[in-house]
Amino acid sequence: MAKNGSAPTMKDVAREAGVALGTVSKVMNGIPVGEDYRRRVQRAAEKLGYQVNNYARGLKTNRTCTAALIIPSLSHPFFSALAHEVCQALTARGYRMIPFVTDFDPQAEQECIRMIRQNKVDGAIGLTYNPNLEVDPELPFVTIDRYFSATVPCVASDNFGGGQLAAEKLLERGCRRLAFLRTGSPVPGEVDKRGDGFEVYCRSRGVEVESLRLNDEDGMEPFARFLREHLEESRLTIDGIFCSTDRLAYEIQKLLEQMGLRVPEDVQLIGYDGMRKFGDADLYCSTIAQPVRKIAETTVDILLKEDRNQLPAMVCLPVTYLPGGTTREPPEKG
Amino acid sequence: MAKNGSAPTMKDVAREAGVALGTVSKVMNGIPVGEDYRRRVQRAAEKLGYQVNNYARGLKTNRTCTAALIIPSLSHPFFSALAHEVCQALTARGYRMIPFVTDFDPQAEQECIRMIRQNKVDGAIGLTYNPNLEVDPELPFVTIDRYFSATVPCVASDNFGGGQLAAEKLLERGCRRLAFLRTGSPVPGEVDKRGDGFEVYCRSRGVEVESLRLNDEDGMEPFARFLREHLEESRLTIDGIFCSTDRLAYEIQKLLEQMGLRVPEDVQLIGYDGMRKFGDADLYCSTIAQPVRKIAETTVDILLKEDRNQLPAMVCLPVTYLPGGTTREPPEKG
DNA sequence: TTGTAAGCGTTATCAC
DNA sequence: GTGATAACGCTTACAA
Repeated sequence: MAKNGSAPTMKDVAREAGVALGTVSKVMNGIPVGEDYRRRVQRAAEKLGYQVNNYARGLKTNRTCTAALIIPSLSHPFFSALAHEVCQALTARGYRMIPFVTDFDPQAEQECIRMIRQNKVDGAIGLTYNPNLEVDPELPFVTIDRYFSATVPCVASDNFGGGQLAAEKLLERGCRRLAFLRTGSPVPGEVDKRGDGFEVYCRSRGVEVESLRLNDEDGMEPFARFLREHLEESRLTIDGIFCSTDRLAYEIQKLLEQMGLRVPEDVQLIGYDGMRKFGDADLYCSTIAQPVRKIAETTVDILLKEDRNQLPAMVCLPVTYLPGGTTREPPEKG
Repeated sequence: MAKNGSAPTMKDVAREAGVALGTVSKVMNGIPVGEDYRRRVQRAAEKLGYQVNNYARGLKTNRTCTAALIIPSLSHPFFSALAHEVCQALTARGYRMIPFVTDFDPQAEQECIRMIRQNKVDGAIGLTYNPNLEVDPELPFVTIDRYFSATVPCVASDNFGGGQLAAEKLLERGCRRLAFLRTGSPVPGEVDKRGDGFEVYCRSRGVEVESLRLNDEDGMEPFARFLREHLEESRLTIDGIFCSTDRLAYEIQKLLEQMGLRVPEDVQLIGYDGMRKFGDADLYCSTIAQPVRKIAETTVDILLKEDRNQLPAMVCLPVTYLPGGTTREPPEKG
């Protein structure tokens, strides 16, 4: 038995198996050892219910098999989906995840960095909005959806391409006057590329496009005003809208319906993210879906890459268009 | 500076401050020490950017300030809301959270227990569906929504009371023939109390009530059949339905509308959970809302309670009714 | 191949 | 109040 109520140690296992301490360590780490010894150790470990003490191991090896995830929230759909996938990807690679939630507070984000240092994680993944976050250059760090510099790898969905795709789909479905509507963090970044791609595609086709790029703090009122201004004889002069997120598309749809306009008959709407009701039920709207799992896995792979010298500065992952009821789908896909 | 690239240790701080190692330790732990020494140590620590090594500390003290959360998923709305609140509650108390996601797999749940032992957490919170999970009796363990035994505290919303409340609200709103519909884990448990409370309330008022209690694996078809069977001359013989989750209410509403019935004009619907679209926007339906934050905080408080001798076996937290468009609300609240 | 022993960075127990 | 010193449980040279 273990010494006294507390968990058994390698010493206990060694005594039980009648081998030396080092031998037990080797067995636990898969280092070759005489078959006979291996069996003895395994039996003893099983009998005592022995588990390696990760804290002792971490202290010795300076590797903790733990990664931090800095994230604004665990309860918003996109963030929770990402946290879920990152957690799974890390688990599959023998790592644990410690989430640090920042609640969108730049100061909290910086504080996380401090806590992370104390927690001796092997790396960190950041979904942050602090434009001048200072991270320890020693710590492997990968960002999602936020480009810092060439030295910090960033993984994101192909926002620019997604914007183009949205424009393409709206035009295919008969729209002639388009608009891009944006909310989100005031920090200029990946989200804006969605609009850029959208506008570029429209212009290249000679299609009129307007943009209204706001921040979360501006609320919905400016959008309502924008829509009212485009109302002529109770018809909207715009017939296709691309919103920077599904959330915004949802709110815009409500606004439109309040104004007596029908979606998708009068106006077609495409969002971005690919969020689903209850996490896995229906889409909220037609959307450009982010490859959340792929983003998580790519991020984790980069984070855990052995050779930290040639890391990619930026990885863009392909998005897909998903019809969700706010666009008029052609009978035959074209 | 620290020795050589790697992080500074207490030794470095002691040398820098010109004090003994033990003194640094005391300062870092808030143990009284001469004011002059304290300042010297603090300055040295700041200068070197020193951070306590949690692994060394954990090894020594056997306390890790870490708790595990065993949860089926991080991406389903209810679970992610809970994970979010548990994380926040732990953080506020100086703890970190390590999530272990089980994907509803009983075997994975058992595997988590093993990993948790290895990770030397100070306690664990379980949202599990393995009816015979074996947890280390040494490990402080609290369950959410799942009663094991008197020795394992369980925190849940007042499911029975919530069922009664749902019945009360439907009757107040003019319903005369009610039904309770259930999906979820096949393990009988807290969820069933929702229906029990509902039925008890109805019976005590002499109101007719039917129940259809199924599991997730049964799918939606039995519910569709149930509804069709209650159709008489294209009117439903039931005018109020309580669903065991918001998710089910959402699906039932779709079914009803496919059948040409209007919600809430023809049938009123109440769900359970209080989930919101996009995590914080509109409700999906009228609902009995769980006090998610309160559940998380209560759970964490019990988990971290010093005196582990008189723990409550079961804590039920009060729920609230929230109108969400699937009930006919009276002009004046009454 | 196996056993031995020196730390990893802390905390805690003592003499001072 | 302060400062050596011995653990904590493990890994890893290195000696056997």
